Amino acid sequence: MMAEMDGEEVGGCNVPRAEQLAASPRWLDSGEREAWLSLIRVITKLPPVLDAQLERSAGLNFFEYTILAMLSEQADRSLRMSRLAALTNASPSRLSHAARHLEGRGLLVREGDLVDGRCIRAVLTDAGWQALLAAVPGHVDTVRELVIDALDSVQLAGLRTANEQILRRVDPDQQTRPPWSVAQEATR
Amino acid sequence: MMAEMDGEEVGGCNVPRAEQLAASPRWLDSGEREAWLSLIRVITKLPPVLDAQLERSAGLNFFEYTILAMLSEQADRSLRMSRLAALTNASPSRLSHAARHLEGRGLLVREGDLVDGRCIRAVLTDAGWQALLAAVPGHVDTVRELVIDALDSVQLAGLRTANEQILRRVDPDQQTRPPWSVAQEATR
DNA sequence: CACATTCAATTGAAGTTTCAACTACTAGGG
DNA sequence: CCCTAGTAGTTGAAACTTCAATTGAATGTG
Repeated sequence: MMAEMDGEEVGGCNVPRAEQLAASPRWLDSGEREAWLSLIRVITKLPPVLDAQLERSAGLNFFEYTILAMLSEQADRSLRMSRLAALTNASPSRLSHAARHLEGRGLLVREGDLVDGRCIRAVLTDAGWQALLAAVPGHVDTVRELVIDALDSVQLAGLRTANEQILRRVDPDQQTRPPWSVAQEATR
Repeated sequence: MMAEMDGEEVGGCNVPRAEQLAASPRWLDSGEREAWLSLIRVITKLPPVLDAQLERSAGLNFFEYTILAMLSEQADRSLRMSRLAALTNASPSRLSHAARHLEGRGLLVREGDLVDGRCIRAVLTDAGWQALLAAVPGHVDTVRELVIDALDSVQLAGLRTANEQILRRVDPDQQTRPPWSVAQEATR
């Protein structure tokens, strides 16, 4: 982007502080630009496809699916809302709205936590379990087809490494990723 | 768009057929899962950070910024709406709403195309140019800091390769790239 | 030339996400 | 105890995106 824009114009127009003049006007070279654009394109194009497949086949969007999947991995099929929000990369508010919706459909219930009165536990219902089971195969197929099987093992490892490096900058706090939450899949 | 759901209906999940049982229940091994989760995490966490930086420093979200940036790259600072939608990875509807908003702020204008009466050209105004110039340095800094500088050249190349492979599956049609897909459209 | 078809773009409504304000509970002193 | 600060979660409104329907123009066919 903005290939023909040169430093003087850019710096002069806004707030030409010394440090900016030194560092900011660096745009991206063509390789960097292609890498950046490919990332942006994946970010904008992949989620709608995942959503569409899940919506068609199971009446869930990707976020709702993820909520059910995270709950299903727990031994007691339940999680505190705040923990569930972290696991699904969602804001408390976003999760709260989605949980209300899912509860209305009978796929989960929310109940007070006995240990800490501030907390609320989301619990997967049998209907929620069944809905998830129905959704998993098609979703997994889609993920494999669009991502996993599109890459050889070296490329896949490279993707993971790069994304983890990016996340270290984007989301420095949540480096403490719940290792125990990455439990095995309980789909049967 | 993609070839999931091999059988007739998606209800195939509820009514497991032999072929599905053979292929679908394959979940992801731990390496695949980590790669997949890292991608999901980048997809959900990076855009809000880009939006927040642009919003704070320039009153634009990333999509609006991209619209202005794409227009700025054209010699006449203008593009047809449909082409602009393709370049920004947006639906016609989404672009139309955003363009109305940007036009209201005086950052672009829309005018009828003389060649094809169905088309409308979005044209960057001087104010839009200035707004973009003001936004670029901070945005570039952010992109570098979060992505480009987080990776060495090998990792960056790996990210690009992997994302391009994924896009080949997610978005098989739009293999054509911005500057040259004009020909594809014109020949129709 | 009329006709159906396709294409470009917009619109309003419905659905989703974000934002800021708010309730309820816990914990840590004094 | 009470007071303060901090945490968990919800809520309604605003902002944004999607969806389906619509308009108007170009194209192709008989």
